[in-house]
Amino acid sequence: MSVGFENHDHTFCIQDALETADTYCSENGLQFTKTRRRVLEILLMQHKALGAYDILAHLSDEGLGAQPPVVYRALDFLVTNGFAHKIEKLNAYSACSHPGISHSPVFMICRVCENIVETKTEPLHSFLGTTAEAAGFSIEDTVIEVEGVCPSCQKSAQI
Amino acid sequence: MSVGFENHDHTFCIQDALETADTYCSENGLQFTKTRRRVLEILLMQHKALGAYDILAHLSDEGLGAQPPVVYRALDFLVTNGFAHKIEKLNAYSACSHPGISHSPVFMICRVCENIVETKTEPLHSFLGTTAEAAGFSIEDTVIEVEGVCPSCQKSAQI
DNA sequence: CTTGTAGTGTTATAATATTACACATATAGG
DNA sequence: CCTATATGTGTAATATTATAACACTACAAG
Ligand SMILES: [Zn+2]
Ligand SMILES: [Zn+2]
Ligand SMILES: [Zn+2]
Ligand SMILES: [Zn+2]
Repeated sequence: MSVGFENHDHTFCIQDALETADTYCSENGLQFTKTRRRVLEILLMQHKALGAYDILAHLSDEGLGAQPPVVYRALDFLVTNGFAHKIEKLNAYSACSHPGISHSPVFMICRVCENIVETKTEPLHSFLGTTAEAAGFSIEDTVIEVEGVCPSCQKSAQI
Repeated sequence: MSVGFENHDHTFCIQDALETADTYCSENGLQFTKTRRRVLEILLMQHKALGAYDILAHLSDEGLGAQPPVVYRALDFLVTNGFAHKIEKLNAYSACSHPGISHSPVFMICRVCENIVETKTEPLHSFLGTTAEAAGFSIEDTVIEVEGVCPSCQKSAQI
């Protein structure tokens, strides 16, 4: 499980995520169709966010559909079932790094290399929970995204 | 200073924000032009977020311009100078509740009445700071938005 | 088989945002 | 005051992101 920007064997990320999705779908009677799986694979290729139309370009190259609804439907499935997230700040989509675990994601987005690290929080147990409780507000969904510069890019900049 | 969804004399919010903007602009050699001021006034009318094209409709009615760049330029000015924020989750814009104070906003968005409460945090002193420090990530900008149901709408739902 | 549910293909369109360029206005220095 | 420069405006065109609508297909339950 990745907790930061350090290097890692990314093939594990991909394998884990696909297996988790396979298992989850078969256990819950969900159809993990060709297009849905392929979109997840495309997102899993790197820890970056991809725009819907970038993904669509891949699909189109592969003969899996060329119209926006194709990709938006697949993304909707993946996001709804927790296999991917929308990065609101970028209007882009990223594979989930903790699939199968109910969580509120926190994203650190490097504006230089565009890599994204997803960590997680329990909003109710953080300052958000305290603030919301004080205001009598019931939390249903959270968007927590931090933009900045990752360690590697900070080092590169010092040269 | 509003800290929650309770009722308040909203004319103070408007007056304060406009005065703060006036002062800040004259002190910093910024031109608080007619359109910029009017866009801020429109945003200040309620504690909700407005889409750029909703604002543009107001401006257009008032003869202040009918093309998208008119409103996007004004919004860019207001956001850059801290008088308004973009709500990423909604692709919409909201007047700042703490103008003149450097801060990282936290938004609570009621999905029923669409009211928004802006509170603030010091990201470096919260769990975000801890997480980022652990990852060696330097924070430049934060997006923290919480969607849910505000106290009034929770009460209404119980009837 | 029939019927309902979920998924797909396709066209069109909506909603959000930016580029580019000509023109106008403000401000600062001489 | 006059001019140079920076800043702001008007407008047309276009880019980017996302959804609506509807006909069709696949599949499973009864
Ligand atoms: Zn990885
Ligand atoms: Zn996740
Ligand atoms: Zn108010
Ligand atoms: Zn603010």
